[in-house]
Amino acid sequence: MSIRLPVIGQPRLDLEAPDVTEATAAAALLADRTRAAILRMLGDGPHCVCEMAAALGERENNVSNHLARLREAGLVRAVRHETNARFQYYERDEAAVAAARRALQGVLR
Amino acid sequence: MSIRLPVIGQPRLDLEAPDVTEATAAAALLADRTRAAILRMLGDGPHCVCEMAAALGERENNVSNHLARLREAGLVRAVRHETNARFQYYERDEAAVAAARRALQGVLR
DNA sequence: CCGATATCTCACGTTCCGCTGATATGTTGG
DNA sequence: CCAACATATCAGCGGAACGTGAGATATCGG
Repeated sequence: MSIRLPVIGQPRLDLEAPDVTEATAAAALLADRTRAAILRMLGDGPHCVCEMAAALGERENNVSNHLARLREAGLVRAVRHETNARFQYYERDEAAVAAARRALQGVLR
Repeated sequence: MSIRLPVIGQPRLDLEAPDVTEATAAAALLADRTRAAILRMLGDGPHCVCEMAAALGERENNVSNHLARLREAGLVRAVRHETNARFQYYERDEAAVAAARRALQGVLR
């Protein structure tokens, strides 16, 4: 059960820092309860702001704020409802979500 | 290319909030550049604090601070070097890392 | 034993982030 | 047309997080 430690007495200096910019950007978006829940709920299909706000017990402007963050990151898109244009329905951009998932897996793999 | 929007004019009220506590906890740890790079570097094997600090261009007490966060979360373990006990070698807890990966995938899946 | 090394801990200051409240825009229904 | 609704935007506030500096502990080399 013991790990294999280097036998050298001196630390390695050839170790180079990995590029984790994409992963940290994705993680920062997922680090908030509201945004993470939004992304999870949108995984089952599109939802409007008031639906998700009610489910989360959050104010609608707050949810709208978080959706703006996700939209700027390219993870979600907004589409007006066809018959009732008051509702903004949000859907995930599955390609962007997959890229975020790969970036996170690149760190935890 | 158009999404399938609900035909109903009223939003669904039966939508329930998913549990994302594990995912947000994991994401909060990955949201920092230093911690994410540490987890990535430890994926290739154990390293001591000074190695990673040098690779990242960060101070050793700062790296030690982030390692303490990861240790409290159970993602890494500390082991003293056998022949040179000055060095604290850190290794990943692969079971905990896998759990964090699954929690994040549960949101982005 | 003593100085250098490696790591840890923590208080402090600055910065960042999320929530709130107010306001604005657009839409539907009556 | 007007009131209610759905959403968006933003300044401001309070709290959390990050890096720093100082100090402590422990170990190795000479």
